[in-house]
Amino acid sequence: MIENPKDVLILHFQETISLKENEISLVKNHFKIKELKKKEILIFPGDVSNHMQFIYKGCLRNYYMDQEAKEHILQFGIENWWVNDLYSYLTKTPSKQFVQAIEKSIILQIHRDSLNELFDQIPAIERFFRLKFEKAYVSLQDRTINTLSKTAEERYLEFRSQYRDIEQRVPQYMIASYLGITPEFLSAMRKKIAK
Amino acid sequence: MIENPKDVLILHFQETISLKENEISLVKNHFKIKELKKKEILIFPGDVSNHMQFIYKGCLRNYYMDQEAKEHILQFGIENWWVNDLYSYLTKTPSKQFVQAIEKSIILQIHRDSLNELFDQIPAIERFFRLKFEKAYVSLQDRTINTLSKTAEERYLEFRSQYRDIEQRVPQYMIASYLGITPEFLSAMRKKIAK
DNA sequence: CGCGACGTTGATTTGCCTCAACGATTGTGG
DNA sequence: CCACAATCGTTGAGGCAAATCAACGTCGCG
Repeated sequence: MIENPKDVLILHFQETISLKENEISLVKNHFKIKELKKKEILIFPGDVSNHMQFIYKGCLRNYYMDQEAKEHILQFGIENWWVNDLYSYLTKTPSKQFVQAIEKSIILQIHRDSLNELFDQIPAIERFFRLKFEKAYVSLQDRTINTLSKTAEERYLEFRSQYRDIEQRVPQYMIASYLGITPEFLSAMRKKIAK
Repeated sequence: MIENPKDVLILHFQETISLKENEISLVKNHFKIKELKKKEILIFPGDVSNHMQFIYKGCLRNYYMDQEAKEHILQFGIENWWVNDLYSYLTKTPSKQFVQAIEKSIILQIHRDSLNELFDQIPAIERFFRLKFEKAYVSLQDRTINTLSKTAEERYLEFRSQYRDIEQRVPQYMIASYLGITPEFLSAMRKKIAK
């Protein structure tokens, strides 16, 4: 039996909430499949994010470019994660960030209007997304605390133990960017850690 | 005419939403006034935050204490701000933070259950808090980006221009804590900036 | 008055950056 | 299928930003 993106999505929902048969087909009908080439950009600064997106296959990143044109990665996403500029999506204001595919990827998208319809029809879906939002908030808060109170080495070791799967598939300089350090320094750190 | 805390709260709501007469008295009835002594702690780590709180008078801080017992201030709050550990409040899980009065303060509190009742009765109130949550999210995101991409001096100057009122009433070492630097370094920076 | 809380100063150390150069892969067009 | 260009990681020298530590001055307050 061939694995279907929308079935994976349903399984993902069902890890948190339960859905009846008719609700499952309702959900499936609201999502559209979209393919992204490697390096393809899904959201540009200035765009308003109007979709929530679930990663079926691939790897994406959300990053911000500062005045000196330096990139700062805010989040990675891989299979079964949601990626977005949540702030732009929630407030319908132009994003200041990029969302880009690091690898060839397949995502499932749902438009805001369509999602709001789903919320009316299936309260559990609303609950699911409320929980996602809360999780996004706390992980952002954890990052802020970590960045303020820990050394780069501590942050790296933590990242590594928490996201080994991500570490293994994205270039090292992107991990450096996520940690807020230079690739050179990350390289030196790794050498030291390896003893 | 003497200024009444609850009238101030109503005016605060009405900067964003509009309320009818009967709604105003409904809102007023749901909030309780609470006084805090200087240095009094409102939320301890381990507590679940069950109230939203509006600052009528005074100044509070929300901080986190790391393994080395160093404090890291996440947010300040003064008149007309809301303070909380939002994550604990939203998820009903134990907080990892402190919320403490820096000065003698007067706050208006509403319990989660009471607020949910209000949401049912007055949709505009729900909208008001949704906007607050979004703003909390984006300001957290801005902080993360700033901490990763700017020097301490840039962050200090930004803080100063954005929150001059706060800078003037909290001890300098707390501003250093907020910025993620030592009091000594902040002192040296200030000397340099003053030329 | 005396003490604790706060800010300042200077010397020293450390964490991390910048820049420049150089392999090692990977990808791509001819 | 090769040749060449990108892309990526590493190394090392030198420099700056910020921490640490210790000492001291000042002020408000019980």
